[in-house]
Amino acid sequence: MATASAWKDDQVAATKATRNTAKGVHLWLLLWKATRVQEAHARRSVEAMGLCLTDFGVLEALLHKGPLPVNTLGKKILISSGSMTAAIDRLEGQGLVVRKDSPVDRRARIAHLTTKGTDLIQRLFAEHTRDMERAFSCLDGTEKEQLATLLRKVGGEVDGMAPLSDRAHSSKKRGES
Amino acid sequence: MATASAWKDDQVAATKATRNTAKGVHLWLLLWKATRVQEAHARRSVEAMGLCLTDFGVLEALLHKGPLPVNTLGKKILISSGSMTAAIDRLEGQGLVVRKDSPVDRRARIAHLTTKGTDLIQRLFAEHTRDMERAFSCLDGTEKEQLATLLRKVGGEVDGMAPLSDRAHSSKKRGES
DNA sequence: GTGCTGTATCTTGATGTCGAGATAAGTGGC
DNA sequence: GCCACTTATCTCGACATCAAGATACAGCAC
Repeated sequence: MATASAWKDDQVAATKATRNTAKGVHLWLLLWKATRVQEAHARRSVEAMGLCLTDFGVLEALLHKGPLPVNTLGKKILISSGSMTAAIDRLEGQGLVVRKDSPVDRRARIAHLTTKGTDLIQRLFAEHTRDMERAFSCLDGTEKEQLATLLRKVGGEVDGMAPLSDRAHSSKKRGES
Repeated sequence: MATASAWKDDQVAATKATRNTAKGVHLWLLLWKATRVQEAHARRSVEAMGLCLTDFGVLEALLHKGPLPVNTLGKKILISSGSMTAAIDRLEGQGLVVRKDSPVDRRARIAHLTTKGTDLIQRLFAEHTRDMERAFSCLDGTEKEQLATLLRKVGGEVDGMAPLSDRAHSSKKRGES
């Protein structure tokens, strides 16, 4: 069956009672599993080049947005500052990025793609694009559109979101919830 | 501005050209970020009880499906056998589950919830249900339905899927119970 | 029974991430 | 200039995951 079996019983129960109590968790489960499945895919192609998924995310962000401070990068791909340092260390060690001092903020280090890094991520990204195209080929155009819209809602204001940690003093100021 | 900014340029380009080349990667990014956001939520409530997300998954599966062999459990929640051993070790150490020998297969160890474990997961699950309900409250009933359907497609035959590793010799042969 | 192949679990080593704390530098008030 | 507060990055310890190999048992053929 196509259903996530862990929930079969609940699903049946929910259907019968037309309750939506279990809907949220159910969606979460589906979201998680779908991601795991695709993640395994993505990881395979990326690890063959000696990168992890995070590294790929970093390179990709640099490719499409240009040089960025380490911290900004971390917020984009939703990982903590500690992990960012490690990630940039890895990439710098492989000669794919370099850290340069910011001209306007002496605390900040700006990550730049090297030529080698640009080459790699461009190839990898093209390949990844094809892979993902295949991965989502089970959906037609309309469905993809729908899914994108729904995920955007669920993901919330992703772009402005703080990473997993370092959110103790998120600039929420005061007016919230 | 709700868009995942890393892709803004591609998105614009894709819209203009009505190409679907970038659609797949875009969806993958959205999927990943939405999951990360929700995962951070889920993790918080679970870690407060001294569990990680995997442990929660194990307990939940046991709660809703009854005692299961370690291996079966691993396939349900999509983690490797090595991680499963570690997970069960953790849970057993906390007195939440116990391993018992299988009456039909002397290789297998069956994980059972203890009373303490049952109590904990029931409370935790109820709480988690509420959290997830809130997390997905931005969607109405129809949208949830749509999302569930789409995710099921993307996740593929999740239920029958092998975990990330240990997939080298998946016995696809023929006789699948 | 013997041998062969596949399965279930555990062991070990490498790696990536988080979280908290440390250091350095920007910001604004006095 | 001096002060407190915030921000950017890094350091370090704890921990979860994976991958590959080891061990024990199952199931079948001969």
